[in-house]
Amino acid sequence: MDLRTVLLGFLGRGDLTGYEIRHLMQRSVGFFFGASYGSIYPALKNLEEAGLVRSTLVVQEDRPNKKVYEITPEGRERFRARLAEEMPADDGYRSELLMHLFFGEEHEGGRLLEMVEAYEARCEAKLEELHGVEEEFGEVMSPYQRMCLLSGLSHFRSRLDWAAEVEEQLRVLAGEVDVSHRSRAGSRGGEQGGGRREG
Amino acid sequence: MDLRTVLLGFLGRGDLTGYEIRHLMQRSVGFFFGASYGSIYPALKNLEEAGLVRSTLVVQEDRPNKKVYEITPEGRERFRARLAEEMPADDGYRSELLMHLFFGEEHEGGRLLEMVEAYEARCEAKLEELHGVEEEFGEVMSPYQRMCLLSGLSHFRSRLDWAAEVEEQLRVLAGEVDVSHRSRAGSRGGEQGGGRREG
DNA sequence: ATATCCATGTAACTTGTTACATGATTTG
DNA sequence: CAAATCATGTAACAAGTTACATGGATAT
Repeated sequence: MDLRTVLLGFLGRGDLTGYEIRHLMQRSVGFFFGASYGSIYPALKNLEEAGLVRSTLVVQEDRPNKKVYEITPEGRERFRARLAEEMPADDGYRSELLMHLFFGEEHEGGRLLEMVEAYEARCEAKLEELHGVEEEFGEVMSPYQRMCLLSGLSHFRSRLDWAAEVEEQLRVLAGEVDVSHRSRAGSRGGEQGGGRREG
Repeated sequence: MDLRTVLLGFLGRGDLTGYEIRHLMQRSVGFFFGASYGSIYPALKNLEEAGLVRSTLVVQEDRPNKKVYEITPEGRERFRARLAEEMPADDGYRSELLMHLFFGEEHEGGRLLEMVEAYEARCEAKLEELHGVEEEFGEVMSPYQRMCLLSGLSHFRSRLDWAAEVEEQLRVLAGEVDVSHRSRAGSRGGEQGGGRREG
């Protein structure tokens, strides 16, 4: 689904300025659909040229003037048509952390651990953000919106679980840890274990 | 991490052609880092111009000639330097299914359900693919690669769980289901319930 | 004083995908 | 006989980000 369709969707629920749309989107769909001003403003312009939305300039005195956008009947129709004809593309997922992890051996010292810890912190922040949204809007959200929120919550919880597991494994690999309950062993990989070696 | 760095990483583990790289990537890191020929070939060219890789043309008779790429010492150094200086960007996630779900009310009939079912099928396919990788390469994978694989497995399992929950909720919303064990009630929202209401 | 909020918009740039061009060989 | 595998490469196109330009009002 392209941005223009999304904008029609939002305007279908109320008149908004580009500025407001961006904030709304950030809070509501931000974790699975990003959009910057640099894409929103041109998209609105394009929609207006196509007659799918209309704008009204609202002059303000103590702050910049704004353009309030409103969907037209043709816009509504187009939105519904798009929803009906389109099948959603596969989710896109991209992770640089995983790429780093994949090349784990090439990293020095505690670098990976550092990355994973930062990752966990960010996941936690996202989770809190979503909980904030839940508290603030939970009552007025549609069941569909609640399902979306649930998706975010479950996604980040799952990421967090995975990261915790990875963190532990990394510590073990680094030899920082007494695995279960045996006394602390030497950290270097191969040959700790008695003295005698073959050859 | 940009594609050129990734290519250096792969070539750091063995000589490969562009064609082979693409397949390798698809199977190993494909679910979190995609790359098409249209990006791989130019990137390799670019790396060669920068002296970070070298290529040898291998003439073949029954199939097209190929260019085998090899990393140079400068390439290795650059790769390590990049790993050391770079912090991984936030994961990127984008979902059109969620966008459709967000606008749930605007959809007709069983459309959403259809989408969610297709989604589940794709998640299952991905899971099987990853299990296939596990079986085929599990023994020879590094612990780091195993952590990546674990990420994919846990991710798609989590998506699948969520989708199952959503599917159920959609059925309830559509009034298809007797919630728990009360007799089938009217599907329209507000007022079914016995008679007496508070006020 | 400094930063953030409000508010719109453009231009340069990055990054990638898709489709095309080519073509023998093998597999179904 | 059709399709996939092997193999490289380019060009057109799509889509978006970042940074810049502008500038008063309010909050710290």
